[in-house]
Amino acid sequence: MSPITVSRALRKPDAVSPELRQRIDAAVHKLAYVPNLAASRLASSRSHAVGVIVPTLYNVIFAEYLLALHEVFLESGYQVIVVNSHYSLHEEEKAIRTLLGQRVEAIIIVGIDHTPMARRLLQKSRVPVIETFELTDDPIDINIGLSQSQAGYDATKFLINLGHQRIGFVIGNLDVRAAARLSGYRRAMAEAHLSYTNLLAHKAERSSIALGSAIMSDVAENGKIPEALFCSDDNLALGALMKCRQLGLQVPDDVSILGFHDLEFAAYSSPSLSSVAIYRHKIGKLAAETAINMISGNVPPTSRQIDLGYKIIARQSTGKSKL
Amino acid sequence: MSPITVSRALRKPDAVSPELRQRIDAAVHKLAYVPNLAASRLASSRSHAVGVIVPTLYNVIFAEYLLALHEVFLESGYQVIVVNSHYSLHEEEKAIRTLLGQRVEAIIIVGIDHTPMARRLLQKSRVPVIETFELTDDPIDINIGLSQSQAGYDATKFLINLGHQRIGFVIGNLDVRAAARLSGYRRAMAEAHLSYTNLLAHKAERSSIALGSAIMSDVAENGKIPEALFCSDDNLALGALMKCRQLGLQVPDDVSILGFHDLEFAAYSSPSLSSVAIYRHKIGKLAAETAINMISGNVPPTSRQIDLGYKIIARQSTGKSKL
DNA sequence: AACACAAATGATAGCGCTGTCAAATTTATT
DNA sequence: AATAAATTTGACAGCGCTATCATTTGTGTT
Repeated sequence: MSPITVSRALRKPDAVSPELRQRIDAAVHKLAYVPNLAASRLASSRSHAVGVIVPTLYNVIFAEYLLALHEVFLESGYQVIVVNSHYSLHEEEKAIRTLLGQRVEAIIIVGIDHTPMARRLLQKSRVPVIETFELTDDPIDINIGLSQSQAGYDATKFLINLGHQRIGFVIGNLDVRAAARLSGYRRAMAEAHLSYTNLLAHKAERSSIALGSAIMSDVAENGKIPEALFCSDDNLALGALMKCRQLGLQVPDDVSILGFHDLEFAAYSSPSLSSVAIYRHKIGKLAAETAINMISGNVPPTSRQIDLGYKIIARQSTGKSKL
Repeated sequence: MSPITVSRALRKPDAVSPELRQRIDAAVHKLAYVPNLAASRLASSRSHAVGVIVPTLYNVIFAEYLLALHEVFLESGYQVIVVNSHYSLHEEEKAIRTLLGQRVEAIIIVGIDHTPMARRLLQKSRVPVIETFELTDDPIDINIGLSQSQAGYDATKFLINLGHQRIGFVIGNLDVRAAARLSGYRRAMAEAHLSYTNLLAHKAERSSIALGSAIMSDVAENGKIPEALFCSDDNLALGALMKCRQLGLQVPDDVSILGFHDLEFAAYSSPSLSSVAIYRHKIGKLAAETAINMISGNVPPTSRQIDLGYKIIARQSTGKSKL
């Protein structure tokens, strides 16, 4: 039989007679033959692949986001190529080149900040681009996320409304989204005429439970403990929580602790951790669905910006001010 | 100028005169040109890519392992394609097909269990295969890891040597490596003539801090609390630890808790968590280096099996039996 | 000035598939 | 049985690069 028939049998088995298909399957199995995807992609000018850029694989929120993306894309027959930018715009640009080089059919990217060249590459490439986890008024194509700054603002207001005045902010390495939450915190504090000088606890390392614990140590050493701590994510919050116990500080009586992201363990920690839930699974799902729609040439969503919001979840680690 | 000169300028800039190179760079920049990798791979029959298969992206140990792999491979100019098998041998086989289809130049895979077809595909493909995180006497090519069963055995002996007799084992979903640790636990208990019936606390869900907490709840409800708990990983251990506090149980006085993997937070939890360290970064680094060596056609390592061992780290969460 | 030699550039063919359309075969219709 | 229609198979060209080898240009030597 001819090579083209084999090609057909492998791609659309229905178009080939059962007898031939069987013989081909047997041969493929016997030879452990695996088609060369590069040739297929070149000939068909379809990669059946999409690219996803995340800043890190350490953070569970991106693991859950990736899971949602995988679910939708694999279902529709796309391969998902994940590239890690290590929170660096320069690496992100490299990742974009790699993905475009593979002629991915869509790019899903965390964040809205890119190098000017990265933006140009994406725009010139004509592949659908979905920017996620933040909001921007000037998306490349489509933007699905939430206002990190507004979330930071509302979370801080939540603590202020509990009667707290000395509210600290705990933050690890320079993540733009955490920085946006910090700016929301500053805005809320300023509006309430509360000072936040000397209330920023910062250590430029990758955020983790261990780092939260270490930062809490510093906070305790450096004098008066704030009444409340807004941690830029749940790992820091849990670390701080555990260090508090170790230091003999009661949560929330001595200090209220608020996290961010509402990771799975927040509800199960002791005391349970108040946090801000974001809809990372929904972001991933919607991003993938939107991308597939755009690849298929359907009209893009009516709005180029989709705000999925967030929700403050009050649990045991935050309480009314005792002052 | 001719296309071939452009191709050369992009691949080996030194072989082209500075003047031409500059003109080419300018044009590439202006057009936002990105070479088609599929064509390049097809023509050169080199993919400059390696494939990595991990069972999950949720677990930090694989994040750290991936980091090590990336460090070495990117340094040497390889693209790393990561595929997630979701702890399923069937998905692993699919992942192998995908990677071989891309003509990756090496495959690094977590685990030693594969479907018969997966094994055949790997063997027939002639690409170097590194199986990691476990030990086997019959590797496909090279095997770099540790004996999970022996680690489980030694960890259990460690608890026995502290004087404990009722030692429970906490385990989440069916991960073959956790199961191997369980078998080591069983062997150690049997050897010490200790019964372990009703001492297995199991819940078939993805291991997490939340799950550890939930399992500890069950343990507490179901009657007598064991003197010691060997948790099949640190997330379960931390969850159990937090639940103990919530239940008013003192660690380690009322119950000793031992984790596995020595995640970053183990040293910082309160009380700090005893655990078994494994050298995941080293495994990744060595796997990548070995793969690069084999791609280059150098002789493979003298031994096909490399045992990197493990180390029991005693911290505050385990103590001598009070009985 | 003639030559050898090195460095820079170009022409050609082909990597392994698939899109397109044509040919052969089977099935249905009169 | 003859024709039309549907189904199945095949021939051909080309996707966008690069390996190989040939050619041109530049440099140094006698």
